Amino acid sequence: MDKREHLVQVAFDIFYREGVHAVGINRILTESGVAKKTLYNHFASKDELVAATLSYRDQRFLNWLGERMATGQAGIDALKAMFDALHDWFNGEDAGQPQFNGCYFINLSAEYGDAEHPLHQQCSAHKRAVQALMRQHLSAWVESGVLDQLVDALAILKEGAIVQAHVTGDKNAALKAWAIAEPLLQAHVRQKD
Amino acid sequence: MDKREHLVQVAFDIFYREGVHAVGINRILTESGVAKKTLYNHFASKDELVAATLSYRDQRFLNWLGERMATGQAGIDALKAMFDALHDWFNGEDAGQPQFNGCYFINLSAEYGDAEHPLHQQCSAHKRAVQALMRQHLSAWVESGVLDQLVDALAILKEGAIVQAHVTGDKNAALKAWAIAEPLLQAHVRQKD
DNA sequence: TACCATGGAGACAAATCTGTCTACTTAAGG
DNA sequence: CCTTAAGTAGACAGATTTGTCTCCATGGTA
Repeated sequence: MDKREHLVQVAFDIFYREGVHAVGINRILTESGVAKKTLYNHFASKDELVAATLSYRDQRFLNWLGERMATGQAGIDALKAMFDALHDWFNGEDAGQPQFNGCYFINLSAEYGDAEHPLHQQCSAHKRAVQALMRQHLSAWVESGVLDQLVDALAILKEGAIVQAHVTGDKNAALKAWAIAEPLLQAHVRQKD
Repeated sequence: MDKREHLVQVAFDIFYREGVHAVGINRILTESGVAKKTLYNHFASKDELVAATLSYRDQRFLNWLGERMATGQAGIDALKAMFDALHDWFNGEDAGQPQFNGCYFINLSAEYGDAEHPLHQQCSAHKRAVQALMRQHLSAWVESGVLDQLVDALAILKEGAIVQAHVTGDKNAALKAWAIAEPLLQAHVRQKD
């Protein structure tokens, strides 16, 4: 078994549920059954472990979302699939996602508020990657002149839904966001050549 | 001078910039020049001080937003004024707001993720209050059947804009959000009797 | 068999955390 | 003038923080 991978998984679970600053290294060690020596053998500091959990989550989330968007759907349907996926995540109906506790990257941006901080920038990079995924699914189906606008709009709606679901507990936020997004997209569907 | 008030102001400034768990009580004491005894004379614990900063920010933010929405505007224009206010906040162009570092309530919800936690619920209550303010400005101007939908939509757009501005640094997010919100509102303006 | 890398368990250092408590000062009001 | 309340300054306790280091066990490989 890969100790490093195990450590990252356990650390992510705990950091995601309870926050980074609220949890000490020792919690992760006892909960993972790994020795402190081993942790500091793989990571130079707690921050490096946190960075690893961000990479781990980044990869897993993009894979998950990519798959949910790709299942037989094309174009605008893929975007609907994205909001459906968010809905399932909020409501604990997708086994591929942990108990919903907001977005890990938004949460970490809150704890590392300084935009210059490496961890904050890692969060920013993740959001850009998700936007790239949306753009990729949209680019062939909408007029290219409005592509950037639509991706920005979808990003705002997606982040807003996540925050609403987490802070106010509105578990239908993803559906509400899609209700706004859909007509926006429909209005700019490219005429099929 | 009111020691309690001063303490809350300084604590809010620091907690907002750096996060709650990342800052110790002693930082607030030295930076405010107040004795530890005095702090614990006013507040039973750090959590109570945090709760006070939430109340303080809740009041200040609602006052600020309410004023920006009320200046001569009516109906839908008041909502445009809201997004303009957010834009100024993001870009440091409103002296009534601190250096933008995201939404204090979203940030605290990230640090206190458990929905049952009193501080989390205080954040949730703030968001409901802001929605009530939006509803109040809208209720006379749109068809009553779609009022709830519109308020939900505006809330999602507002939170989405804040998160985008903070995490990815897109300081124009408020304008983009308004570009989505405006046609939604226009479509449901009540016929003037 | 001998060697060496890896990890387990945890003591330890040095700093920092929250919260309590003592001793002293200051100011207001009867 | 005397009493009382409130604040200052900071020592202190006890827990917890990150990170280092030691000692020992285990397991694969030359």
